[in-house]
Amino acid sequence: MPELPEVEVVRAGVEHWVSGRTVDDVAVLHPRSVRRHTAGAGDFSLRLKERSFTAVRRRGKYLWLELDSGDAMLAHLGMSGQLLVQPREHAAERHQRVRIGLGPAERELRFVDQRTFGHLLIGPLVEDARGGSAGVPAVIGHIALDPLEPEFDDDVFSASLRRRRTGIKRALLDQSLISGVGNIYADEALWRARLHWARPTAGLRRPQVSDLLKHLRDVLREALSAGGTSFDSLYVNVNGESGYFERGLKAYGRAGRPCERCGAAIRREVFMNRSSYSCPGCQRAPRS
DNA sequence: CATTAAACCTGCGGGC
DNA sequence: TGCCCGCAGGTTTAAT
Repeated sequence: MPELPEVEVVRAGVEHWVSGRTVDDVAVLHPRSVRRHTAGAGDFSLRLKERSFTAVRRRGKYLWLELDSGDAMLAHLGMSGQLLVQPREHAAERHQRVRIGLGPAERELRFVDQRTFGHLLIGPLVEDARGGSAGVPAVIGHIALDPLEPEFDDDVFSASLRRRRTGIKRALLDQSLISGVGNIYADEALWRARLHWARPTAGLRRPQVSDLLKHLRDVLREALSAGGTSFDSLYVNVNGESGYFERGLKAYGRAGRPCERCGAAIRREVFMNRSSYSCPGCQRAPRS
């Protein structure tokens, strides 16, 4: 569900509530939510207990809470994950999976996840092989820099992109090439750049890649300013509030409605077992 | 190595 | 009313 803007909204909210707090209670209510913490739920809890949160960082769609132990709690929201900060006495959400008490405040951090594609794990921070100044969780070493990180290098990205023998949307969704982009913002950036999702990456010119990156950064920042995109109650910030960028979408979810640029009806096509929305008038399909 | 399809889950809305 | 189908913001794993 959540892509870079939504995860950044969550990160900022989590940072506000957990910084300087000490964990006084942990409850893992569903083992699947910590399945990637290979040492098990008991070890997960043990590594959090009595530890304090020192910072909250993000790369792409991953966020992590640094601990004073040198470890970090990594979180990925998957398709339906939420991190909520609630008063301890607040009723349990239907799909509550993990609960973390924040001492001495009378609040707790809750991981709620309907589809359980998301996960939490505790692991060590290591030097960032991709050039960032801060440490990153060892298990996300395969995740590329995201386009809003200052170290993201447009030239390196352009060269990597053109070495690929695939289509542009598949490449944008590949988190080892560029991170943070999902189905919504890939379609929105491609609409803005007037590129069809199947356009071969190998044939793109450097200026086209630059233009695409500009539009991608624009749409990500605009969505962030609007609090993210919420189609329903599945994406909310830590206070349970929806974002309102849905009104800013030009292609995603607009099948049959007129393109705001040329008036042609936006089309929906199934690609990679998911929907792709584009304008037949201004995003021409490649030959073959 | 690069690339792509399948699997992992729950819930909702539409058609019959 | 109930059942079946398709669909949903994603990633990992396995197969080609």
